Parts: sequence; C-alpha cells; structure tokens
Amino acid sequence: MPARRARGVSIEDVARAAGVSRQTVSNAINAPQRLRPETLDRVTELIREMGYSPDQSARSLRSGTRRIIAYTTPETDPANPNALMSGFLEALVAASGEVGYRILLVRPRPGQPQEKAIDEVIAGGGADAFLLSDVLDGDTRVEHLAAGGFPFAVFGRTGAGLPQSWVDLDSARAMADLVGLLAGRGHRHVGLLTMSLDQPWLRHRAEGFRAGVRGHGLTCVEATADDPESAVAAGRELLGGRPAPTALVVIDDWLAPAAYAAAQAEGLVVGADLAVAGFNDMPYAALLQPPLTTLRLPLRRIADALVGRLLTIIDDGVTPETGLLLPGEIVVRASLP
Amino acid sequence: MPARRARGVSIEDVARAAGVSRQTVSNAINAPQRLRPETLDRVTELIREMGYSPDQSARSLRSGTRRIIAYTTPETDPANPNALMSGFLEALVAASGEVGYRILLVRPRPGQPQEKAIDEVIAGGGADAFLLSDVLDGDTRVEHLAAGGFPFAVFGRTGAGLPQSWVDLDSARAMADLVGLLAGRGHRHVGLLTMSLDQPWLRHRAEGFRAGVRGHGLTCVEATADDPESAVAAGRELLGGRPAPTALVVIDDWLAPAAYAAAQAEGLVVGADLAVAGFNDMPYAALLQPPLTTLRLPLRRIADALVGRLLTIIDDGVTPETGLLLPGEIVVRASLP
DNA sequence: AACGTTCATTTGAACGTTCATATTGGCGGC
DNA sequence: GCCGCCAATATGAACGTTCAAATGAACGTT
Repeated sequence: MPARRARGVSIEDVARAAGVSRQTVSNAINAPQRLRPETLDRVTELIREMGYSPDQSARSLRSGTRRIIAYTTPETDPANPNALMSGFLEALVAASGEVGYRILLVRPRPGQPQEKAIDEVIAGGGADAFLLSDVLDGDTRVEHLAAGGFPFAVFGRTGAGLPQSWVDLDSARAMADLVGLLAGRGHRHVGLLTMSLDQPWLRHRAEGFRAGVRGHGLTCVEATADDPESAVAAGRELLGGRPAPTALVVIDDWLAPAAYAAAQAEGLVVGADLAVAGFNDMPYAALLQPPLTTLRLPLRRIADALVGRLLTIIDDGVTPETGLLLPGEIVVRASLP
Repeated sequence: MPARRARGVSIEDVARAAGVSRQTVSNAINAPQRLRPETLDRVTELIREMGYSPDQSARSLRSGTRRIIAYTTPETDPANPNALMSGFLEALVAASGEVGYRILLVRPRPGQPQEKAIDEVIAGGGADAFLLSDVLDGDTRVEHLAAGGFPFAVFGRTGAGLPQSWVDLDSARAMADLVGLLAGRGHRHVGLLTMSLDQPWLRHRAEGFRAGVRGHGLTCVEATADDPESAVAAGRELLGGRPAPTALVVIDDWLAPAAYAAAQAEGLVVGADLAVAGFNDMPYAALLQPPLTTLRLPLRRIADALVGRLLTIIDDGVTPETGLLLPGEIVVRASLP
C-alpha cells in the first residue's frame, strides 16, 4: 500500500487567492517580464506566503524537461572507493545547483548492464542529460548515449568520431609541469613509480612525465606496482639504482605512502634526501609526514565547465566541437622542498 | 528556449499494439498478479520489444510517489571532504537501487538555508523521503522534517522527543572493543589522541574509549589536536609521558599519519614498540606503512537498514520506535601486532 | 435455470502544470 | 469616432499515467 504524498498548494489555489488565472501565476514564475509589475508583486507575495512551489512532476510531464542531471556513478571497488568521486560529486552538486539542476545518481541493479539502466532513465524521462566519469577503455556508455542522441557530457575524454562533449584535466601538461618543477629545483635524474596503465588518465600522466623529462633534458627510471607491498619493493628498486634518482614522482597519491616507506627503508629522509611528488591531492596527501607535494585537480572548474556544456546541449541543441582541457594546480608541500 | 525532450513510446502505444487497454499494460507493470498469465506474457513481451518504460513524471503526478530518496549532502569543507561520504553514498545508492529507489542529491543554493532547500523539494514533490547524515548539534533539519511530518531517516542519531528513525554505528561499543583488543594483547597503559569533541560521534567514541579502559582495568592518557601539526606535538607529548603508553588509539584515521610521525620522532617503531589503532577505515588506512588497524563501519548494512526504515515509513506510515545501533568491525593490520 | 461471486479487463476521470490560442482593455492614428 | 495594434491576462487542451468504478465473462451454488 504505497501511501500517497499529501498534496499541497497548487497553482490553482494561488490563482484563486490572487484573483488571477493559472497562467498568470505560471508566468510569475517562468516569465516574470510578461506581467505588469504590480500584478507580479501581488502574485509573488502570495506565492511566498502560501508556500507554493510548482509540482515537479506536473511541470516535467507538460514541459518535457526535468531540471535533473543523471550521474552514473562509476562502479567502485568497495575496498578502494574512488576517492576523487567524493570531491567531484561535491563540486558537481554545487555547480548544477547554481543553475537550478539537481543530480540524480544512477546505478545498474545487480546483474543489469549499464546501458539498460541508462535507457530506463531516458525512456522514463528521469533526467534531461547524463554525466559520465571514469570512462574506461572498453566502456560503451558513450557510444550508447551518442547513438541515442541523448544529451551527455563526460568528465574524461571521448574517442574520435564521437561527440566531443568532454572536459578533462590536462594530465600530460600537469605531469610535465611537475617534472619542470623538479628540474627547476636542480634534480637531474628522477624516478616514476607507476601502476599498470590500463586507465586512459594514467597513460596521459605517464606520457606527460616522459615528455617533461625529455623537454627538460633529464633522465628517468620507471617501475610499476599495483598493490602496496609490491609498490614498496618497486620504490626501493628505483631508489637503489645507480645513479639514484633524487626525486620520485608517484603517478597517484595512493602510492605515496609506499614511496615514503621505500625511502625510509633505503635510509633516505623524504623532503631532505629525496623529493616526492604525487598526483590528485587526495585528502590524506596533506596529512602525510612530511605533507605531500601533489597535483590538485580543479574539480569545481571542471564541474562548472561540464554543466555549462550540458546546458548548451539541452537548451540550444548544440554539441561542442572540441573537448576542453583544464590546467591542474601544483600544491607544493614539504615532501618536495 | 528550453528544448523539449522527445517523447517516446507511451502506455497507449503498447496497449494498441497488444490489443488491450491502457490499464492492462499498467497492471502488467504494477500488479502482474491481476493479469491472466497469457495476457501478461504477451504484454510484457511487447513492453520489452517496444522499449517501453513508464514516464516517471506522469506516474508521479498521478500516484503522488516518485521512488526517489533525497539525500542532503552535508556541507563539506572543500579542503577536507568528508571521506566517508563517498563510501556511504556508494552503499546508499546500491541499497536503494535494489528496492527501486534512486538517490537525488539536494543542497541549498549559496545563501539559502538548509530548510528552505528541503521545503522546496517537499513542496515540489521532488522526493518521497529524506535521508540525512552528519547531523551536528545545532542542526535543525531533523526538527524541521519531523514538524512537517515528512518521511525521513538519519544516519546518526536523533534527540529525545523526535522520531527515532535512525541507524548508527555503535561507536561506543566499537571503541570499547578496540580497547579490549589492546587489553587482550597485553597493553596496560594506553593513549587516546583525539580532537575537539564537537561532533556527537566523536563524543560516543571518546566515551567508549574511557568505558573500555575502565572495564578492562587499564589506565589511559588523552590529548587533543585539531590540525596535523599540533597532532604530531600532542602525540609526542602522550608518548613522552611516564609511564609511556604502549598503545595509541586515534579517534579518527586522519590522525594516524600524525601518530606515526610522533612515534618516529620519539624513536618508536609502529607495530613493534608501539601499537596504533584508528577509526573509520579510510581508504588510506590500508596504505600506510605499517598498515593501520582500524574500525570499519558496516556502511552497506547501515544503508540497508536506513532504506528499510524509510520504506516502512513511506509504505506503512509507521515510524520506528527506537533507533538501531549496528556493530563495527575491527580490521587488524600490522600497526597493532 | 436463475443468481450471486470472483476474476480479468475496460472506461472515464483526475493529477498540476505549461502550451497554444483567445480575449480583453487601453491607446494612438487618422 | 472608428480602426488597428500591442500588452496583459484568460481559457481550453494536452502531457502520460494511475485511480476508482464499471463491465463482462466464467463458474459454482441452490
């Protein structure tokens, strides 16, 4: 017995109270410039007084828009939740809220394919647009949405031949800048502690690292690890090589504690004997001892740009011709003196 | 010019194709037991084939329910995003998805009070229920929702005289258990590194710690710090006292790196000379060197219980008489050998 | 054989809004 | 004084669904 929500004041109630028609009340909200100032005042005052708020369902049913953006949460390994998600979602909610849109979280039910969940939302009119993030290599969500002609944008990048409705960090440049910072501090031989490059953004970072090394005339060594223990071992291997790197860049902040441990095991003091830099500015980066120099993503600006693009698509039907790369911000802390 | 969403297949289309009435198609979805099996088969097959999905707006408008739960995201300090939020939201989306509900993120616009944002959602019929978390002492959201008689539940606790529609970790017991673990490993004098107890859950943890210390006949010392640097100082103060504690509990994982640094500064090896335990099982707890023993919240079970309670309120109009405390899980890692 | 019961399905109305179009009133031009 | 025009507001219809009540068919009972 699904209890029905108590119905509140309707547009009709306000109209009667104000002695005007429904449409006039509707206009007071949606097209105030059409009303005579005194009428507008009277109506808006009554709207406020009576606590009227247009019924979203009725509005959507008639107008065909919902003012809702669906965000398909990336499927996260429960053991290692996507730590960026929290910050990005935060920024996304703020950015969309400012233009009157809300965020609906969409997730396939267990066993249901992603695309099915997307189709359900689209067919049911659950949202005006989709926002995707964490698009991996085999991910067909983008193709699917593009084929359906439904408005969407991507935090990340889309392949050639697909709508270029994406915004991303310029990871390569950010990483090259990080290497530039190292070069500026006198480092000539640097190490990169990386993980398997099965995610696009990791590849961009690695490429940026190598480009930075070449561009600044440095030399480098690399090692790969996909779990904390082997990361410590890989770090020690890098640091024990000859010549030994004087700076270590980890491709993601989560590798930083392992890098610190490797340094300690090799008798090196991070921030003095060895410079360490990370990537992502996870919340714990500032908590480590010494605090970690890392690259912060401009999450709020990314969210703003994504929402802006979505509005362009929704309102004007125009899909951006090119993606947008935004610069990161290097946060210098004691690990890289 | 807000572009209108293209309308898709409607219930009418399916009804015509199947040679039945609208209502029969509706029943196929909402009350399958009312249909003759063969009719049901024919209709569901056509529904699948034509890709029909009921329009959420129309459904909500008529039925007064939305199958949406509004989650008011706690206002987060951008510098230190609520790291739990990511995991909890993850669990919440999964839990609600399994019973056919989606999560709508609600956040006041800049300058708008929380309650105004809530009222807007309620009046506009944007959700069937509210879920709150991170309810701080001065927070009036609970009172507001209770006064309005709108379905809600709280991850956390509600005060006396308010609906007891909450689910929370039994923080006190969890912390006492953690102390019990220390006692079992032979520790007799333990330290607590805490922060200002301005949040209810921190008070519960501190009380649990003291109760555990009393209950196991231990002695303890405490110190308070609210930022990383003073946390290191506070940690050294604790460790430098005489008699020196052989185990250090930090009231939140974010203090753990500071505790590790303090130990190192005092010449102690964490996991050998000193045991350290944290609380929350933040993603980085497992990454620290040595990995941190900590208390993991049963986020999925909390989310399940919360969603269950919401459904009871929504469907049956029955508000639970008492809150629900769930046990945590101690994750033993190398920091507490 | 007439009659109530139950089951399966249909029908008309209603949910609250916005769209498209119609109506009203006032004002200037000639 | 009449006409046309524009601004301001009003009216009827429509969006797609579910509710409440009505219809019809099948069946067992007496």
